Amino acid sequence: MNSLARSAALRKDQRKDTGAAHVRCSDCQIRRRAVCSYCGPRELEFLDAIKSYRTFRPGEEIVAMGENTDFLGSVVEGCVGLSRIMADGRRQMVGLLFPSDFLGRPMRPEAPFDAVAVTDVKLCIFSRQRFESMLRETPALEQRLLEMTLDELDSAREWMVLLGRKTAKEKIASFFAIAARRMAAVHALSLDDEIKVELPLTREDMADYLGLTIETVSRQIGVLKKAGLIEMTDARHISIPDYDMLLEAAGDDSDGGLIA
Amino acid sequence: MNSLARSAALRKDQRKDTGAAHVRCSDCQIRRRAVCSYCGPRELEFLDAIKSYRTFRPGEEIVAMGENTDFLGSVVEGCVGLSRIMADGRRQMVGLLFPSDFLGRPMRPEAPFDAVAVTDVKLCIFSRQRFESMLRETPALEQRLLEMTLDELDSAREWMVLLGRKTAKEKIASFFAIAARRMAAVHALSLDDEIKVELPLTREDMADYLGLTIETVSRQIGVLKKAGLIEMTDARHISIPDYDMLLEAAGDDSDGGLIA
DNA sequence: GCTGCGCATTGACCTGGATCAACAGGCGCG
DNA sequence: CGCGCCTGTTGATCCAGGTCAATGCGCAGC
Repeated sequence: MNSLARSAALRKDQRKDTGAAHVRCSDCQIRRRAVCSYCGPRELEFLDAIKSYRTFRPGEEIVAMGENTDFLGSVVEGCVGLSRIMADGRRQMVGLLFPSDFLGRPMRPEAPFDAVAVTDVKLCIFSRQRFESMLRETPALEQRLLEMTLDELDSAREWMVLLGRKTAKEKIASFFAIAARRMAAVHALSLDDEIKVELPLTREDMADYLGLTIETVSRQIGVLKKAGLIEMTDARHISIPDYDMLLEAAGDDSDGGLIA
Repeated sequence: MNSLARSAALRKDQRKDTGAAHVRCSDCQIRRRAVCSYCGPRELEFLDAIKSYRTFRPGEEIVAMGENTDFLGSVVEGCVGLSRIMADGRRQMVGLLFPSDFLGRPMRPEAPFDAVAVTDVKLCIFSRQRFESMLRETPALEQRLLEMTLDELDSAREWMVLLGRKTAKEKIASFFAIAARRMAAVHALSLDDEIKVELPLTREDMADYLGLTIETVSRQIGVLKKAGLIEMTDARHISIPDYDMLLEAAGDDSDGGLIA
């Protein structure tokens, strides 16, 4: 089911800001990867008691840059974009968060970037105050957060290479390669098989993520298509017949680390 | 004294890899800002016992991407560049480390990027194994590392905006504005006064940091000079008569966060 | 002193990607 | 059903910044 269909299917009462049925932490789908993944039963119980859920529609603002935020949390479902808009309207996305990724800036209430729901989003949130004091007392939580932050930093730096030095074609190929890797990881597929990827982003979001314009995104996708590196059923669904060839077009020498 | 003069003045016995007079942690110049800054006397004593120093000449490689590193540590003196080189030689710097900044990737031995000494560099290092086990047992250390990593992540994302969306002129102006801020912070100067900055980087390093070519760097510096936003005595020394005007040229709306 | 080398500047030209503009397909809505 | 809106594609043109090339200039070595 794609995000648009899902969004259309949502009924109002499912969208209210606070609410959505309470899921026990032990049953949570992001249990093994989120910031809470090192917590023991007792700690989980406590988190369970203080957590709540919020949902957002595509395009809805989750936090605005500079705003004082009183919550922190994890993405449970959907995709969140972090971005900054310059005074004259130029926009750059600086991060994409997927289920289990952590959202918010611990130890500093002012949000350093805008956070916007790209698809329908469900967050598991904690009051900033409670989470931060728990962080201080709970090594399992702090250790996991440190690990995740270090990974994010590596990803951000990989992305700097893309933004600073790659051509438009390489940027698109890199983006698809990462999407494929993520897709393969989530569904436990092999990268040697043909991989089908659903793109959660509009062309505009892609352009803002890659430091390009929508026209260039469109044209370079066309180039990759003609070269046989990708196939498309519609604008939001690609499939990748040969992952290694795509990686080569991405300018990464085979292994090419890239985003977590 | 500039870095070149310093480098020339160095005698061989001062450059040997391990050594340099042992400085007690309590007397260390980066004591208040480094990863160890939250440590108490007992913890500091332990760190003191397991630390050692290493020095590097400008251009010397500190760690190579992919290499397994057995140490972690802090920059005590000088400037370290983190970068990645693509297969065809394109290079992008993804970070610049200054005194008190942390160097190395905890919890993962393979270095994700090259680290190269930009100037003469002095590092305070610990064996990875000992530091990581101490990290697990010492909340003061882990908390500070988390804080520093979160700051680095914010900086990296700010830099992504620069790389993805700013013009060459804005990139140069941003770089100078950051250099000025750092200089003002280190020497406790006001940004309202005229600030003199020594650039530790060559034009090539600047180009690699900003995602430009050396020619464009040179030309855009010329443009800023003609516009009266900066003054230069020689290629490595600029002074900034009006910080706010420079910020405006950088495309940041007044406050414009940017690198730590 | 001269020579060679590494860094920086400057000029002439070219091109990848931005900009401006037209158009096409899907979808909700009256 | 036709209309308007949103997203995406495609074409024509422009220009910021890259490329190629020449020159300057400070400094180490002889």
